[in-house]
Amino acid sequence: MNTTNLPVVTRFAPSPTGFLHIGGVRTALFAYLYARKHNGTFILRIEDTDKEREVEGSIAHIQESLSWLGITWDFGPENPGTFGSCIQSERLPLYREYAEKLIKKGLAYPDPYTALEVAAFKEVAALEKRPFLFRDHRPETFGTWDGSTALRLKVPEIKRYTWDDAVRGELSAGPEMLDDVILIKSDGYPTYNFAHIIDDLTMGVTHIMRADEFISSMPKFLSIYDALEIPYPIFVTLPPILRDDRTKKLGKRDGAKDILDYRTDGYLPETMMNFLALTGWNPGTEQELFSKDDLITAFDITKIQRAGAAFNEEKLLWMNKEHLNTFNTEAFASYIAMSESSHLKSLPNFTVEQLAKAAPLIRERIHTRAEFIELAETGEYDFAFAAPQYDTDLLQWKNDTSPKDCLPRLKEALILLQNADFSTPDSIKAALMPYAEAVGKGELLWPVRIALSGKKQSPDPFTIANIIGSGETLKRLETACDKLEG
RNA sequence: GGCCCUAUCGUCUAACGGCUAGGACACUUGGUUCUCAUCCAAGAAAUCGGAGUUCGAUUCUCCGUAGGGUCACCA
Repeated sequence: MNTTNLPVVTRFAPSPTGFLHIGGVRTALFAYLYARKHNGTFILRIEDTDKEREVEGSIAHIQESLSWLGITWDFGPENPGTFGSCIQSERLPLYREYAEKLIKKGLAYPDPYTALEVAAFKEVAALEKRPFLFRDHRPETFGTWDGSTALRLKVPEIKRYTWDDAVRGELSAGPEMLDDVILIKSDGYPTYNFAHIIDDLTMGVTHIMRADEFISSMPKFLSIYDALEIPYPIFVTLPPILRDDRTKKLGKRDGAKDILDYRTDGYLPETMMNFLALTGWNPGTEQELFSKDDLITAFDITKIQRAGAAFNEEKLLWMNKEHLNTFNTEAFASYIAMSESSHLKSLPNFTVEQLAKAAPLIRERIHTRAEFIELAETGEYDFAFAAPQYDTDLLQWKNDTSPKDCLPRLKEALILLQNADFSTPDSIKAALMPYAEAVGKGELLWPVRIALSGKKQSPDPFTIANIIGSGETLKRLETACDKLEG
């Protein structure tokens, strides 16, 4: 049996044990893209069968993360449709129903041992340096299961399993990976091994996307499919995401960040979706910048990579700038305005309007909002909002001149700008350039720029003048003249 | 340790068994520019090692090496 011709159904099935990191989001994204590409269905299912590890508020946090990225689901915790529920803890009778089927077939049995006894078996196995397999201790006759003990699978056939993976091709694993796994725990909750298979079956899931850490568990899963006599879905193994130094798989313990931390740092959801799509997949063309629609169109399972991908933060920065470049001035200004103003000591009372004017000089200098905050705190943008403080020595363009030499230049600039058109940087440039060319560009432009910015290194004077306006520009030039004369 | 997966510039990657191994990030140099940033152009930079199959191997096979994963009443 195969599921190739059925309408595509994919799912993302996180456990609510905390935040979502990039690995989890990437898995969600691939499942989402594939479903959308084929006009299929994408389900968000919560796998909360381990009450010990559950973290309060995780479900809402996960949903917020996906929503931020623009990943939408057709069925989920609050809209389960005909599934009844997309939360596993609310589907317990279903798992029990399938468990009963297996018991009837003689393919499931209650675990007759105490935890202590099993621990002892393991110890002996370790001492004898052989792998522990529960099936070596399988009782000869099965008792009746009253639900107070764990229910185990009786592996239908001990054999080497070979299966097809849409990314990796033919995979196989030996019988040493097969065991009488627990289906239902003694607390009444199913294990992941069992629950996900029942859910995928009853939800009609056609493609299972998951990271390659599950490859070694495949024989266990397949033996359950076989015991239930149900068809396999299509397995799509995603490559691991490695740490920046490539030494280890990226996990929560190794500094993998909450995806929402990237939002705080000023990464755009478009950037994250674009970048995550490219970690472990590429279209085989030279295109690197994608919108969501581009991705849905281009996404293709056969182009998913096999090798692990390191998460390259430098390239992520570059990509964020690229996406930021598609913003118009207003959009960029409100993006910047989302900075917490308490962090911006040097920019008191800035408004979106002011930021919108300053946007041209801000946007070319930053990759993220976090960088804006950093630069703003060091005073990088002060001149855009208030008259600068500076030493008059700074006004001199060359070492062999005196600061006072530039006084006539500033006075002339003052006259030229008196009635100049301040509507664009270019119109201001037009007013100054003929004179600048005549006396030497640096001779005029350097002191004018210093008068406006107070900084050795800054954006050009025309842009600054345009941002601060005619009145403020003339005022700063007068101040510079006063300083030199005084 | 057993089993499994993976291996191309520093990094992310492309290349039905067939051009000079392509692109991007980062880097270096040059250009534009009064300065910085931006922008533009150029440059340097890779097939893990060894066998085999083949007219021909980055690509297929085997061995080795390295990295990763997994061996739960976690998912």
